[in-house]
Amino acid sequence: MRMPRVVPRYKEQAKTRIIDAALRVFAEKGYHEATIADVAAKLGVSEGTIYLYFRSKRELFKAISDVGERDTAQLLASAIKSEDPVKNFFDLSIQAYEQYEPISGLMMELLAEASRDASLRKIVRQNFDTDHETMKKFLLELRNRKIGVESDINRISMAILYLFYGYAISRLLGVGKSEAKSALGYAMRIMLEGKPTTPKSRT
Amino acid sequence: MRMPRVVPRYKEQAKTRIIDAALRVFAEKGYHEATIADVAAKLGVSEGTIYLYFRSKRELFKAISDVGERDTAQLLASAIKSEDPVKNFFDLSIQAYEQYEPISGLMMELLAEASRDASLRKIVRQNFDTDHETMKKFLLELRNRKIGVESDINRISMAILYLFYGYAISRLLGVGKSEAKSALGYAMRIMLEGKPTTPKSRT
Amino acid sequence: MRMPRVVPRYKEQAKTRIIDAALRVFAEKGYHEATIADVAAKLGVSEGTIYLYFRSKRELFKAISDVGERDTAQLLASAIKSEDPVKNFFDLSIQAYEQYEPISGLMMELLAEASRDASLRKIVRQNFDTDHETMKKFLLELRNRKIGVESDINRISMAILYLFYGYAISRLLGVGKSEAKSALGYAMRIMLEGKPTTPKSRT
Amino acid sequence: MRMPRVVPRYKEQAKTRIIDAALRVFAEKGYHEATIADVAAKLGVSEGTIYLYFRSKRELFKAISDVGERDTAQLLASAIKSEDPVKNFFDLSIQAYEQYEPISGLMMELLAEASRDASLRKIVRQNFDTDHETMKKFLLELRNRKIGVESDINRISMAILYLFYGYAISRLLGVGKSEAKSALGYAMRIMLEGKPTTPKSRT
DNA sequence: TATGAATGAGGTTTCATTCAT
DNA sequence: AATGAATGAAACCTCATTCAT
Repeated sequence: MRMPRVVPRYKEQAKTRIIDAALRVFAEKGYHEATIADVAAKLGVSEGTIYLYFRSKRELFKAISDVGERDTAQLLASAIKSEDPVKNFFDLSIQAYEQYEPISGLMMELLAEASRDASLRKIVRQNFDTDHETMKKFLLELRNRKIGVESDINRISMAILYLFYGYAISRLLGVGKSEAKSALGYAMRIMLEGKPTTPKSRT
Repeated sequence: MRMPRVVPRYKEQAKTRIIDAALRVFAEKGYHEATIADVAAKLGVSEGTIYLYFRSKRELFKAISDVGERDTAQLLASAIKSEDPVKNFFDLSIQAYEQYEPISGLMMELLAEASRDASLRKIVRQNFDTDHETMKKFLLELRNRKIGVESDINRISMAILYLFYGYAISRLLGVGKSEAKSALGYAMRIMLEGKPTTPKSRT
Repeated sequence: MRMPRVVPRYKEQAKTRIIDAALRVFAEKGYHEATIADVAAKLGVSEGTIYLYFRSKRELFKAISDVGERDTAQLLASAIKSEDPVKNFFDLSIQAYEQYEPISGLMMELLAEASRDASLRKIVRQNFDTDHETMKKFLLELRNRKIGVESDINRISMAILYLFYGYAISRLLGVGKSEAKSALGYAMRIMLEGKPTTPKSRT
Repeated sequence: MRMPRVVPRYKEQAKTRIIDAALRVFAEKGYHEATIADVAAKLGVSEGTIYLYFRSKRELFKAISDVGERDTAQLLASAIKSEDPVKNFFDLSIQAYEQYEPISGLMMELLAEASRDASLRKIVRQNFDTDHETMKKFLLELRNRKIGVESDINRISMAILYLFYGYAISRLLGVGKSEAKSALGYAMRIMLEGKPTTPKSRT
């Protein structure tokens, strides 16, 4: 009962497909709860096949971490390239993060593992740094266009990343999307343009 | 090699001690990597004993989550109670979070689990909400003292929580404490006092 | 469906029983072919139980090696203690080795593993050395009683051990017991008493 | 990365090459530890290719056993053909066995398997018998030349084989080559020439 | 209440073998 | 004839949980 070849031609394609399936399975069940059998089943492939491409479950996890996050950077970058930066930045960022919402649990798991596994931490940190760099470039561009951000770009950049992490967590905890988005947008505007001129509401 | 009874009299005391030990073990090894035997060993108690007080490993995990976070709220509250709020707020907050740094990995694990387990999510969410409330009260007090925060307290409060989560994550990823603290403090000042009057540095 | 305790009282007893069962199973199926499940089944115990007493299958193998061989030395020693040494030596030695005949295959496996695993080699070597020492003591006693062995005790001792190994191998290969015994006895007599006075047969 | 075809023309050649590679791999890693992939890699051939020439890993093992040992007999025979038999016998024998030292572990594995597998046992036994015959012929020749060996050729022959096996085992266990050789040579001289006239040393 | 030996389900991983290309 | 991706059966091992003492 042979299954269709996982790799029609390129080993890389096979890896990509496995990573893709694993991402879904891990996101759904959690890395620890999910089994290699789950991943294999999702792909319609035998368990042994996974091991043709990844040395271990953990290695697969790392591969996911790498690819998954790299995507983030790309999306962020593309968001920034938009014509009207200030206006688009928030929407596009939110949009970008939106697709990671289903895997936010997995991201937390990744961070948890990263806190104890140096090699994993290195991967995640690199993605963090890349995001940071991307963000800084964007802020620099904003400043060049005299749109704002007179202040410390390095710190503002990192703080915005912080906000995104916090946003993701609040969403994961069930905070309503509009409430979370509102807080995120509000804070980001302050970060970029200075203190708000007109407070929207008072609690 | 008899160890002293875990609970001489009060079941609650026993539970507390187990939770305490479990917190340490889980923080060190991670929830999934740590075993009940590890917890029992840390406490100098047999494995069976754990099950006298907690139905399952997961139940113990939930108990930790609850207690652990409640603590956070208390610390945040006490920080806020300090005399000179604005000045002390940041330092005290940092200080408060400092003690959670060793368990930041566990916190991520908790969030990961919370994303898939409604009952756990409820617990964590409650702590989040508590923190949020505490923060809002503090901001309100600030406003009453005319110290700033003219703006939307609800959103500012949540955004500050976001910043803390981001800060914890960046720290977990190995970002230097001074750099992370600097970004956090900078952003918080902006959030509380509006746009910075004098940018410290420009990148 | 609890099984009767493997360890009535002493952990050492449990280990001994497991080793005993493992010895039989390994001897019958071979170390590599035998499974932990086999050993557990032979003992009427669950697989997990084995791991309460031995870290791994290999560790169990080592334990067997140790105990198994130590026995050999004891038997050899007791054989030597007999009143009429020369007469009894051969018979007792054969007798001693007889009980190892069912596990001679396992002994070969042990030697095979020892050739590649230093820690195992150390164990087996120690047993070899012990046998060697025992043999030398015996030869020395013989000399003291003027029974023979004028010659180099060290080398004779080792050579006799060689003969035993060869004997075991020939038996394992299906050489008839009488033929093998005859060759062994004949050679031993020569080693101990010098060249034979009357050749038994000529081929 | 095409490798040259294993068998340009003669299936036997291909088999021989595979056997040769397998011998090396099995000797290095052990039969059970070595994988078919290892053998294929050593040969620069795909795994499937092995199965074109051997039905199974075990079949390959048997083939090795056969060839490997046949070699031994040849070497022994050639050693015996030398001009000055007595003098050269020992040296040549040692020399012959020397090349098997790297595979002595494998030989033990072979014996272990032979003890449980009749078909394998038959092969190894045949080699044993062949060696035995060769040895007897040599002894007979010695007697014809009045060089010694008045005694029972059959038993002496087998005993000498025993000694070699024991020698191989002692070497495998790490006994020094000079010590082992000394014991072997000493014993062989006794076997061939009767009791030693002048003991070298006394322990 | 406490113990800890025992369980046994289940997961990861390996690898001999097959077969479509 | 050769390939090597895929298979899938096993095996080792772990550990949460139970329960007789």
